[in-house]
Amino acid sequence: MPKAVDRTEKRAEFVAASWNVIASEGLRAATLRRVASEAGCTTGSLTHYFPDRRSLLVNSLRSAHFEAGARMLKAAERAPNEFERLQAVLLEALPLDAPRMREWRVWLAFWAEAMNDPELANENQRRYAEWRNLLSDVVSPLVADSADLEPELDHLIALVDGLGLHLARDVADGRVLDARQRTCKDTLGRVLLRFEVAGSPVSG
Amino acid sequence: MPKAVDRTEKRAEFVAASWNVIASEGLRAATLRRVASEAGCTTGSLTHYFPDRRSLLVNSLRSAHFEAGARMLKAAERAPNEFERLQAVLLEALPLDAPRMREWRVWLAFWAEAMNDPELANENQRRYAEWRNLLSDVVSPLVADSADLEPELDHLIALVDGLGLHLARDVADGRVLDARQRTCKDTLGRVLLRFEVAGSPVSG
DNA sequence: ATACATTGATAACATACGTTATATAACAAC
DNA sequence: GTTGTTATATAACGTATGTTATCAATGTAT
Repeated sequence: MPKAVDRTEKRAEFVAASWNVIASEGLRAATLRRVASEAGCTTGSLTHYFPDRRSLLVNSLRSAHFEAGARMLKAAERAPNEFERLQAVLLEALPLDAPRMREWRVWLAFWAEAMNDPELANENQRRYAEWRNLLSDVVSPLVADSADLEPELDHLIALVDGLGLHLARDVADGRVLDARQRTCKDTLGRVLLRFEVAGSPVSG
Repeated sequence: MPKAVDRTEKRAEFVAASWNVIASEGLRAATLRRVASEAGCTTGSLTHYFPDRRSLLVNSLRSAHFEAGARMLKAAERAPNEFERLQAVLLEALPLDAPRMREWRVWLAFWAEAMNDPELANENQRRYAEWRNLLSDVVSPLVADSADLEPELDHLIALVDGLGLHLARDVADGRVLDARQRTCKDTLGRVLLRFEVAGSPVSG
């Protein structure tokens, strides 16, 4: 009897629209009217798929996490050996092209909001745990002393977040600076040197 | 003829009030009415010292930067030798007590906003340059090859930002977890090991 | 003591928001 | 073709915001 519409896909369209708005104009600009207009609809349609604004935004963050997770896994699978796998995963985590930059801008916007929103904070912590687990699997074969694993993870995660933060935050005009990108890769490369000789890692 | 009021101090009071609101409730909660109420006044008074909301917020961010800078300098002066100076400065940069946590929460809120606000982005870049200069002075005596200085700075800055980000973002209830703090210090300590033997630093 | 500029409170204003309600259009089922 | 349910658009409502205007209080300078 009803009109045939794939609700899941329709929701995904609105989520994608909210990404675009958040990444390019910020979270506070992601109003129902603005997101609906970005999706080519009106608020009347949008509110039929999301009960309220919070629901849309939480789904948006979750979806961004899911997309990034899938990318990480793919990057890990492609690598020919353990060291290059670590390198590939960490490089994949950084905002080194437009889609990943968009992701980081969305995350950064949500992190600020999560400081005063337990639901968003929870969503972030879940994603963080998954990311740490994935990284643990990749780093684990490269450290001889298992006692070094957790500290190495803390180090690498903080490093990636710091580097990504700078790349994402310090481009007001939306363009990524090549020099910045190269510096990021170099920094990462220097830290990864101690993993290069697999089986005899140096911790420190 | 007019009433005698120290305009500079009055402005500072409003700025301090805005810190409190931003740190505890977020930037979007920092409305003129809320900030004025936090300062024990009304918007009528507030608007006599700041022409508009933007002006208040930019001053607030700038003031937070200034306060942090002063703290860094003091921490650097206290240290007895070069290695401990680096250690002290980096530790001082992290949100390891309530006042510094408040600063980080304010910064994180502004970073998200700066992505779409050139004026705030500029303010951040200026602060970043100063922070890098200060750190450069502290790290410089500890690296033998001057070619290693800039990469080490990139590494340390990213590390501090990543660690601070986690501490500031992942405390929804406002309390700092001791375990998290210890992990942070440990991570920093491990990285600083290579600077400990001054004069024979290892880069990588 | 009086004048008067500044402080600060109150309130109005236009705007934009999330939300909710209502009306129209579309389309599958019978 | 008629019916009935869903999708979507339009619009109204209440609220909160930044801004601006107005008015009373304050206290120094004359």
